[in-house]
Amino acid sequence: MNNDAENNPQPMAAAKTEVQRKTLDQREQMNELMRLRHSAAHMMAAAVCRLWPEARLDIGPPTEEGFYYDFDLPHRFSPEDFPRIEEEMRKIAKENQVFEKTVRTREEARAHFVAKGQTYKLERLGDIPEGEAISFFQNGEFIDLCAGPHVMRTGNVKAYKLLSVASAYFRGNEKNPQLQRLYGTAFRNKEELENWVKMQEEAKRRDHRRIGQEMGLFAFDSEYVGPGLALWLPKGGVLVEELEKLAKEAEFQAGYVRVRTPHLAKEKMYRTSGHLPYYAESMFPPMEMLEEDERKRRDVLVEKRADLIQLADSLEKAVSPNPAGLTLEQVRHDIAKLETEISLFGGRYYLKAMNCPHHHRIFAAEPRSYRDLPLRLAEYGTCYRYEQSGELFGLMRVRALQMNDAHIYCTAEQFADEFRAVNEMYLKYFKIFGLDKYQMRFSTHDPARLGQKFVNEPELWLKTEDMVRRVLIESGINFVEVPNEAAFYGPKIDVQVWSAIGREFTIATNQVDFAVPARFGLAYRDRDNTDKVPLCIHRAPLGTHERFIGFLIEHYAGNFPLWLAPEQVRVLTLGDDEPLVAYARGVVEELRSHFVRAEGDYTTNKINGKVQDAEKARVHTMLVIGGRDREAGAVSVRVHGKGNLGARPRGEVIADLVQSIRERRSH
RNA sequence: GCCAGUUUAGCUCAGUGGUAGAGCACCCGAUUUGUAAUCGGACGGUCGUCGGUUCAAAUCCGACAACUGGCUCCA
Repeated sequence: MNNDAENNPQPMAAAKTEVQRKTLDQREQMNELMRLRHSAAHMMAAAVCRLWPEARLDIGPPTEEGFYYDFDLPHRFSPEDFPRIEEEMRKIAKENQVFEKTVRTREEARAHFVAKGQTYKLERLGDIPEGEAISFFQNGEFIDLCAGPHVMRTGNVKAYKLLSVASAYFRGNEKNPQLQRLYGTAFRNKEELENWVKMQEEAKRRDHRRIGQEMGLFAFDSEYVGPGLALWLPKGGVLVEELEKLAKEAEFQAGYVRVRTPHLAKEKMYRTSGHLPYYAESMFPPMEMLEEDERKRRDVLVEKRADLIQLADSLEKAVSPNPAGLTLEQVRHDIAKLETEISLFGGRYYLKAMNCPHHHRIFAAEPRSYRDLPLRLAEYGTCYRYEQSGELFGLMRVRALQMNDAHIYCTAEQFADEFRAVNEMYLKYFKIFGLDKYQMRFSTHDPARLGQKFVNEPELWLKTEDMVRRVLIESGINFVEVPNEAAFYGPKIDVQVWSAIGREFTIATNQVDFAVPARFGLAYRDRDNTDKVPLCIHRAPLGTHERFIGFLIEHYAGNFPLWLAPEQVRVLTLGDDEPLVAYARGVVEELRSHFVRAEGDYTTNKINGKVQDAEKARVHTMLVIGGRDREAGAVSVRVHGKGNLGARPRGEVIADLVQSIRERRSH
């Protein structure tokens, strides 16, 4: 698994503009709520301009959740400003201003913004293609470049609320200045707004960080272990183990073989794979094993290489005269020679950020025949990625992660079948977890630059993408195609899911790689007695333990199905009479003999209290045992969230529990 | 990494310059109970860390760290 970390701002910027234009087109069909929110954004901007006339404005669109507006001003917004701004908005609503549309010429618009010193607006003006109408909307004294549409009057905006202040780079580019973004939301009426606020609170209760804390699933110890390095507590460890068990069974049945690889590798590994130039920033810094003098000698070579790479760059662009009279080929040759010399030093190890290179070396460890293919190497590999501090987010973005990884080495003929089987595995998992809302993002090459930005195999790109597309359609999979977001070595499929609280996740990735195996010199001997390079499919249907479990926690709100529940059964006695406790212990032991995670609560506490404890701990099944049950050889079943289901024979209940676990039933 | 906010007991939170608090959890004792809180007691904090201002700092100022909301990036 891997990422395309290509550092090329140009196509990115173009892509962004594309997205923004799309939203402009969509404004034509903007529904009532969006119009309302868009108008609320204008009112908020108007309010801000009344309070801070020096504010420079960027844009303020509606969003799924509400709206925002970006400002540049010396005053730093804080939540303490919200009441003042809302008060001003209230006045604007009371004034019941009309939203009035006017069309201006480009020159008029430019003059308007120059006069007002609205530099961001001037840039936005430049985005509007020649020939397209330049429209303004005015309410009261506030006038804004805007395609609309709006509600009729400010008085129509009745229920709104400022939510947060954040920052955002102008045009989303980190090289641009940072603006202050005010987020708010608006609804048709107060009741809908209140409902939304309540739903936000519910979402907070489902947050995996909160439930993880409550249930004792995982912890972070930033002081001693480090930020972004999760500790799995015993109950969270159960989830990890259960997922691995599921993956191992599914992969065994699908013909995978399991391998194990170390957590680090020499620099040469990531130079060869091609990751280092793209990816070094998100890897932990290397461990130096060289002696001082060796290191110095190597650093000299490294410096020389850096100079040569720069020279090659300028030769390529032909921007500077060539002082030494060297050709590009000569320089490249020298770089390659230096690479070899540098790698001979060894002594520099990286924690692995991906498992593929290790698996490639396993492929290379033995001679391979076409009869060995497809070879499916699977491993729950642990990877380390030095994510920027601001990117860390609970279990969803961490620095140490365990991936449901596998690499399938196959021939071009086998590709479609293999790829189809991978998809089937995804669907199988979705069914087990009751995931009906998912979407696959099929990322393909940049149509304008086939074979330039990416690995230069135009025919292979088109052929593979076509195969992938065909299989996706045949399998009836819900997907969208996104050009220009492929990995550098092949097309990729990201699986997106939505948690119950509406948070979107890229939960898994699936990539086709027809480049890296060649870089490692991987080959198999074909029927015709020639060596051929295999294709490689990277796949990780269960993503990483961290993110997948983070998702599952929110998906189930911590109420896991029986097979996953950290504590599956708790036996509660009515009192601590000796014969009663002995019977209850017998039930726990019998359950454990079937590998059911069962605990007993034999204290003298009231049954209400014990039930409450178990419910709060989200124990899946509670078995209440009193004198009546013991005499009848029964247990009273209570299921978390479902209440008391009544007494049933002990053996029957245990058999049902075991069966539900074995089948991984989804409730 | 950038902008802003937050950091007080295991958890949730009060405490705006003058002797650190509550509820829950943990621990101890009593309670012998039929499906979401039985009663009582004890324990627990260098107020994120370091520095500064002050007679006096949880409280004001600064640096750093972590976390949160965003931006950028992403499994």
